[in-house]
Amino acid sequence: MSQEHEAAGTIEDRLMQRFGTLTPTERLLAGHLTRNFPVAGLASMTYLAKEAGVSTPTVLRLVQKLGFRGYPEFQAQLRNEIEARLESPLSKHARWTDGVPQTHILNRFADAVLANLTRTLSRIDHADFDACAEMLADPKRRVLVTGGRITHALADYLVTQLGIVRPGVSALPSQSSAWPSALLEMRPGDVLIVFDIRRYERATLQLAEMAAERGAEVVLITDPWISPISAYARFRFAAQIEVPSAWDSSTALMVLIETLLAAVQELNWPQAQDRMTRLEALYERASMFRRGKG
Amino acid sequence: MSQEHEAAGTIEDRLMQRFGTLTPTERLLAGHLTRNFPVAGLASMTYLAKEAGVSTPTVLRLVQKLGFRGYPEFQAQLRNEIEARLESPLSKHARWTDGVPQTHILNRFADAVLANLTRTLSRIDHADFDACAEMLADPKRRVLVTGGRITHALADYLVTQLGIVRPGVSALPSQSSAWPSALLEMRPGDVLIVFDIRRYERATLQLAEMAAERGAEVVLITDPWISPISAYARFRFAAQIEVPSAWDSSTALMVLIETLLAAVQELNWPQAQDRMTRLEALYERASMFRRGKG
DNA sequence: CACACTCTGAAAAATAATTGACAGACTCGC
DNA sequence: GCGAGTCTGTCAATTATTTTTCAGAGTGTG
Repeated sequence: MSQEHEAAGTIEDRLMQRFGTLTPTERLLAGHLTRNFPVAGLASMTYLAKEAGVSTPTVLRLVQKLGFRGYPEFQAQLRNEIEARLESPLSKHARWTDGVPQTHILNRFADAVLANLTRTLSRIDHADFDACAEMLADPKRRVLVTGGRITHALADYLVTQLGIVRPGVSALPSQSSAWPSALLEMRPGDVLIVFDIRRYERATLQLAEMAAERGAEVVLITDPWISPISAYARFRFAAQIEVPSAWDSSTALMVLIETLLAAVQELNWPQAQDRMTRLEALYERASMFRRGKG
Repeated sequence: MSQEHEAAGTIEDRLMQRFGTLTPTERLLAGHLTRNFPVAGLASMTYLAKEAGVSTPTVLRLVQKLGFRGYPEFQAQLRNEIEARLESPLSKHARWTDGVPQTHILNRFADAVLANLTRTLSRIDHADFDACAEMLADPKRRVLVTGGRITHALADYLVTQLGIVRPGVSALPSQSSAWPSALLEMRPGDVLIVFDIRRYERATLQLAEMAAERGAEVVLITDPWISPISAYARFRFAAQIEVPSAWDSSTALMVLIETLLAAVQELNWPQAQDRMTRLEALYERASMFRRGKG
C-alpha cells in the first residue's frame, strides 16, 4: 500500500519523504534538523539557521516546502507533536511502533535487541577495548579476519570498513582447506580477528591455536558462553545474542565491530582521512555518481 | 560566574519550590505552566500570557523569579530539558561503561547507536512491515538481494539467514555486468531486496527500475534521506545511520533485517523449523565428513 | 481614612524575528 | 564557451516579541 501519506504526516515523516526533492543546502538543514530532532526546530529561525550553517531564507524555504505557511506555523505543529510524544506513556516503550500490541514481533524484537545492546556495551572492559583498538590501529601489523557460517558476513563487513581506515586488512579464505597457506604468511605481531559464536567450529579453533603459536595476536569476538578460542586470545569481547527467534541476533556483534572501528579511526585519524579521500577519489573516477553531498 | 542560577534544578522543580513565594496572579500562571508542561512554555510570551489569562509583564516577572535573565533564556533551558526527556530512557548515560569519561568513543558511539535504533524502530510503519513480511514469507516468490559497496555484507547476511528459513533466496552477482541475465530469470511476483544508502549508485537505481518493470516487487532498505529507488519500491524502510565517525553505521540496518527475518520466520514456522532441522543435519554430516567433533 | 506598600496590566520603547525582493554564483544543456 | 534556469545568501522592510516604564488598583495598618 501506501505512498499516499504525502500531504500530512509528522514533520519527521515529511522531512524524509521530501528529502529527495530538496536542494543541497536544504538537505544540509534537513540533516541537521533530523539529527537534532525535535529540539532544534524549537529555537528561532535565526538560531537554527546559524546552527545548521545556512541562511534564514533557506530555513523558510524548506519549511514552506514542508507545507507550512511560515516558520511560526511550523513551530506550532512541532509543539503539537512534542506534546503528543511526551504525553504517551513515556516511561517504557512508548517509542516503539504505536498501534501494535506489545506482543507484536516488532516490539518483542526491539526490546530484546535493546537489552542485548546495553548489556553488551556495559560489559566491555574499557582498558581491554582501548588496548585492542590501539593494536588494530598499528599499521605495521597486518590484520586477518575470519568468521563462521553465519558470522562471515560480519567478518566481511569488518574487512570492508577497517580496510578503508588502514592498510593490510584482508579476509581469510572461506574454505578452511586454504587456511594453512594463509597461516604460513602470517608474521609474529600480525592480528587474527575471529568471530565464533555458538556451534563453535572445530576448524576455527585449530586455526586460532595455530595462529597463536606462530606469534599472532588473536582477537576473539564471541557470545556470552565464550568460545574455547578464548584460551588463545589476547583480547576477547562477548556480545549478547539471544532474541525471540530460533536463531541468534548479530546486532550486538555489529555494534562491537563498529565501536572498535570508530576507536581505530579516531586513533589514527590523519592517515585514515588521507586514505578515505584517496579512496573516495578512486571510486569517483571508477563510476558515475549522483551529485550530492554526504 | 557571579550571580544568577543560584536555584538550579529543573524548571518544574523551581516552580514547585518557589510556588509559595509567588503572588496570586503569578500562581495562576505557574499553575497553567505546570498543567501544560512543558509545551506551554515553548510558545511566545505573548501567547503564553494570553493562555494563562495574565499579562506579559507577569510572565516576565515569574520567569525572573525562577532565576532567568529573560524569557529567551528561560526557553533555552526548557528546550534542554525537553531534549533530555525525549532521549530514550535507555540512553541514560549511567548505564554505559563506568570509569570512562563520557567523551570516550565507547560512550559517544553507544549513545548514537541507541538513539539510531530507537528512531529507526519507532519509525517503522507496522502495516507496511507486516505486509512486507508476509510477502517475503511466500515460498512461491523467489527472493533476490543486492547491496552496494558497504552494504553488500548486510545483503549477504540477509541471504544467509533468510535462506535458512525459506527456499529460493539468492544474492545478485556483485558485478553489475552480470545483472541483466539475472533480471531475465526474474518472474513477475518475485522480490528484489535492495540496500541503498547515501552515495546512491546509479547502477542500482537502474536495476531496481528494470526489475520493477518486469513485475518484480522491490523492497528498499535505505537511510533517512531515502534513495531515489523509492519510486519503484513497493516497500521502503529507512534506518538511521549517523554516528560520531567518518562513515555510516549499519547497526540500524542490521536490526531492520533481523526484525524482518523474525517476522518471516514466525509467519511460516512449521516449514522454517523443518528446513532448519534438515539443514542442521546436513551441516552435522558435513563436519563429520571433514573429521568430526564431539 | 489616609498612608505605605505591593501587585498588576496598559502602553511605549527596544530588540529580535520573519519574510520578500534581488543579484551573484552555480549548474546544466547545447 | 554561452545562455537559461536554478540555487542561495545579503539586505531591507515588515512584523512580532521582549522588556521597561508607569499609573492605578488593591490591601492592610495605625
